Amino acid sequence: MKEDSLADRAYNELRKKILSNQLLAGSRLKEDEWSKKLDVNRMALREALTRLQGEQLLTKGEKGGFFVKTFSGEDIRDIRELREILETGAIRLLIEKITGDQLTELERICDDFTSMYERGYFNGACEADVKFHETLIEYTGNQKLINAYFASNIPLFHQKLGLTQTHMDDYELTDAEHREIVKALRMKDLELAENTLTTHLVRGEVTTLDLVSHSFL
Amino acid sequence: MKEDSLADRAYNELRKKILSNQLLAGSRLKEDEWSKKLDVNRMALREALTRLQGEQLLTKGEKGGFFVKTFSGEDIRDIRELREILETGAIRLLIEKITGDQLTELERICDDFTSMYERGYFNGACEADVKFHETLIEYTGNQKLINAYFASNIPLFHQKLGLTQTHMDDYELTDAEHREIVKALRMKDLELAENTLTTHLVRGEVTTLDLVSHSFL
DNA sequence: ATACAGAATTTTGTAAACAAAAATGAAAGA
DNA sequence: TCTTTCATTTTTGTTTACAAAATTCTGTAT
Repeated sequence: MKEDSLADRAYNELRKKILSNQLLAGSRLKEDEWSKKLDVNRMALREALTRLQGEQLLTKGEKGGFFVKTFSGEDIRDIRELREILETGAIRLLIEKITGDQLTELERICDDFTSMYERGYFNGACEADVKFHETLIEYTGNQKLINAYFASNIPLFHQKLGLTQTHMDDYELTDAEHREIVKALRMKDLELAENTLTTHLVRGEVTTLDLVSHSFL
Repeated sequence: MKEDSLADRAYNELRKKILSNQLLAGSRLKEDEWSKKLDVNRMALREALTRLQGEQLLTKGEKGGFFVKTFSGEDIRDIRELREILETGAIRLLIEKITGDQLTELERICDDFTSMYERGYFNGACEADVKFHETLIEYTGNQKLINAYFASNIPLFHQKLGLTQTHMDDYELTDAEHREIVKALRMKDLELAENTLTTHLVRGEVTTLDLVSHSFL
């Protein structure tokens, strides 16, 4: 493992905390307080905060200071729309150039998903779900697209919310849809692949919004 | 005008320099040197560099230090693909919900483009070109999409290269295609709008790659 | 002339200190 | 009791200083 600078350490730890919802949305991150908590000097923390601001995870108050961004229902809709745009875009790129090996690998991820949710490892299944979508993006080989996808925090947002999903039928539908997408890619059926992905994501948004409206608002 | 912090000033100035190609790609940005050039202290500059690294405009060397990222031919192709994905995605969102006022505004931008290139204001026309595409994205109202578009540096990259385009027929084609897209949106003809945009962007990439292969490689 | 060792310099990473702005709270007056 | 004002404390923005790492330079031996 390569050793990071203090600023990198602070960045990674804070990022993890934000995305796993351990920090109250809207709360202020005081430099002195957090530099002590994370055991780095204030300048290193400042660099970390600046980076996180660039990634839209923090905002700067009018009169200075860094604040944790809040996620609204509108954000969830926006993220779903962006996901749909980026992932269907990925599918259009992939439909011609995806290789047999890559299709096999996607199927392997589907199998992982199946076996984990069957054995009750729901967090693991959720990870496999995230991985499926990330892998689609990565197989395009388009680094700018990959950046855009990860910079939008789609994967981690997905994961964060996934932890609260408990319905079995949801998992089974997810599984079936993933496999349908792979099958469509294998048959080079663009329309089927796009449509399946779209309904897959829309369904995800509905259950997510449902959860949000019950727990947060 | 609101006053920025020193770090913000340094960030904006450096960003502008990078995107207008005033900095040699691959060159190292020494903290002391640039803090003096931009007349800010080294810590403020450091924050600026960190932010630019987050935006993928700079990279960190193995043994420390910040370097200007290089743009390869592959990057240009990747950016064009991402543009196509984001902008056709925007059109799919817009086709239903775009308002009459917004369509009129898009036509006004087309008119600006026409009148400027007819009078020989090519930089102005180029700005109008950028604005047309940015406006399409903004009218979706999807803040995440807008972020992704601007974070990918598509607009400025476009502008940077646009300055070298001099062919009259290119401008006329661009103009015609912009107007065709607006017309298709007005008629809610999704397929026509998407296809026109796609050919529009592909044509742009061809001339860009042509320019790059002649001047940079 | 070239390659190498080690010194000298530069450059970055980290820490501490200072100043200015903002938030807090307490005392005085209505 | 409530409000206003002013002093105190906190917090951030900026500057400086120092130490560690990397780079460059130089002199020497082959």
